[in-house]
Amino acid sequence: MPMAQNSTVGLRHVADAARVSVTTVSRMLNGSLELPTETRHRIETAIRHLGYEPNPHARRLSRGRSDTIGLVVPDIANLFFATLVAAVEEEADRRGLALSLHATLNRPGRELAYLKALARNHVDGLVFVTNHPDDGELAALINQTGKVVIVDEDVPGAKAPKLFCDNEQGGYLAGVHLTGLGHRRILFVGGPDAMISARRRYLGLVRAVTARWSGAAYVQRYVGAYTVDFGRRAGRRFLDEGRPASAIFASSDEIAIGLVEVLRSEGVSIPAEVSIVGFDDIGPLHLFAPPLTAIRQPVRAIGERALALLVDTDWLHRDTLPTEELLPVELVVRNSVAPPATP
Amino acid sequence: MPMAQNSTVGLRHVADAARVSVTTVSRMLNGSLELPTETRHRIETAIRHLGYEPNPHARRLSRGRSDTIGLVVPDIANLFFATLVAAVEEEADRRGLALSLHATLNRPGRELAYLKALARNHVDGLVFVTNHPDDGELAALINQTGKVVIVDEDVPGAKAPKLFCDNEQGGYLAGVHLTGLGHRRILFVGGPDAMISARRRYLGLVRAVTARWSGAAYVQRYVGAYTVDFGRRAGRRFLDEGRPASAIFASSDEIAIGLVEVLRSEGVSIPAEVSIVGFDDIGPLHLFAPPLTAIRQPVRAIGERALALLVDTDWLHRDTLPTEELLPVELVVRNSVAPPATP
DNA sequence: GCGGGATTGTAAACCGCTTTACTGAAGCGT
DNA sequence: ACGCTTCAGTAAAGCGGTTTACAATCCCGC
Repeated sequence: MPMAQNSTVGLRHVADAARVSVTTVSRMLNGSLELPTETRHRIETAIRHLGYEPNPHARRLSRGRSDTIGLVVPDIANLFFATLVAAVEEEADRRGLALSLHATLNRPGRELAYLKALARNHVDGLVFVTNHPDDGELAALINQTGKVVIVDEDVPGAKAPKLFCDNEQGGYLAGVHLTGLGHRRILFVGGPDAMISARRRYLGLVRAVTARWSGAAYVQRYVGAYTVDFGRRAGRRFLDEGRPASAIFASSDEIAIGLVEVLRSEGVSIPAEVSIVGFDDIGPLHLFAPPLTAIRQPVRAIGERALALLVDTDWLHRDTLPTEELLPVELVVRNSVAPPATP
Repeated sequence: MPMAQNSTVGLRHVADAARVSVTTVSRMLNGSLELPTETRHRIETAIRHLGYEPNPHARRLSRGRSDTIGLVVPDIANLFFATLVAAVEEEADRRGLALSLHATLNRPGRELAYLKALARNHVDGLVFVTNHPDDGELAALINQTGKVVIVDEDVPGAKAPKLFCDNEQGGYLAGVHLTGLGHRRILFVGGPDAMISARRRYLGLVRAVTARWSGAAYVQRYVGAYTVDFGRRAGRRFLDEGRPASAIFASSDEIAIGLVEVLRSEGVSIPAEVSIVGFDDIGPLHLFAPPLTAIRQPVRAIGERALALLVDTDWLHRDTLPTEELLPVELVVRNSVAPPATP
């Protein structure tokens, strides 16, 4: 009767069956003991015979760690974060770690709650992705929590390894591309300065524009969130204000989608009347009308690296923590950018 | 000094500080004891003062459950599954449950491994999503595992609650739409008959076509996987075979994307030369060129319902388990369908 | 002023595994 | 034959809670 009753097949039963002590079995399983072939065989047989599976809860309690890492993201139903989650999960799995997933969905206090609940006890480490400015609470909590890697968006003041894409370079590449084609009036649609991604992308853009036109150009800015909805609002505002630019740099795919949606529905031709560059380049942008030119983030690489950072960092010496790592972006040229109608 | 040293603030310390026994604190926390205001206040103060957080591992071991549910999906970096994950996570969070996430990525044996490892001990239940036919192993394992809800794609023979969208109705709606516009030669691009989604969608399509044209019509079928790549291959085959249909029913967004990609790049006009209906309708299909008509799956509803099933099912009476539940689909009309050029 | 039911609280077993400290016995050199 | 080092294996103390089975106290009515 090789089938174990689901209820309780403990180390105990195995030990009895193999006529050794619990300790012996445990140590054999954990590699800290070499048994003579005969004994080990007896134990192995017993295990197979009883269908023994160690109880992870007991093991975790005993070992004081969970072989589980936590992942906090703003929203899973968003291809950018989903891809990030996928990459982290894969890498975690590769290392035999489980993944506890949590979405904050912009519910205020949620991030704090997860940090408290998770970080204190429950998981061996945390990959933390936020998407809005912090008033300092997050940073404080992270600092006294330990084993947190901050990804994609900064939490200023947090003393932890940080991993971003090269936002400034992304802005710069977009700027070079646009100005190279003759654009001088460019609209940046993105997040507020308090967010590192927004600030740096904008700075990169401005650097490129200034380098090309030194002063004789004009970069405007609509500040909001990385959402389709903000993209739509920006699109309408752009139209309402009489199209103050010949090109738009949308700081996320979402924004670009909203923007395109409105512009198309108002009959504005892209790129003939206005050029658009997106950021992220995760979805099937190449099938859009028109296919969207965008800065591509190395999302999978970010996810993988995040886990590596979490696992490989030497957390004992908090002072020597690596602070910030940037992963390269690239410009993917499609058909949403053309020279301006009136240069 | 209200800050607890990260190491060990146990129930013990709280009890000592409040000058009661460990039991009392525990019972108060778990609601099974009404304390006089004075005592309770003392305890609460101690907890706050020490910054006590219960150790989840100990609690889980003690209670014999984890307040965690497992979710196994084929691939997280896919908007369909990502949305499903998001919905499940949200619903789990709402009920105070954590989520342990695992992707199989078509690695064979992975599903089995997760079922074994997770289901036996580690989580309180499992939401299981597969995307390929089963040879019977999965079903067997699920049957002796308990507390598994099967979602989106069937595992034939598994005795568990099952939750799908109304695939047959989806095929039917697509068929009605297409035939209503005059199409008689229709190509179905989807999965093999062994998969319930493919079989039922195809059946629904055929039902609609037969009802309309009774015999004087022609439904062909390309069988493959739900991937962009298969969509591309199907597109090329369609062209190679001299366009054997005036309309294509693509059984997933992915397939539709691959299809559109190839057709567009070969200069085939959609919908003038060939009409396309997709399935799932998760991504920004409305921005495609042309905006894609598709059958929409209620993905979020599926995710939420899956968790509800898992939690609310009475698992003690395995015999009376609900077997199959269907959630309604709807047709979203955009611009990828037109009457055939040569009816 | 006493039996008896609440009310408040406690001691101790237990959850299942890990790990430290220790023992009995065998192997070995001399 | 003796001391010394492995080798093979064990008992028992945690890990940090939950929970059962009791005990002490108090408030009653009679």
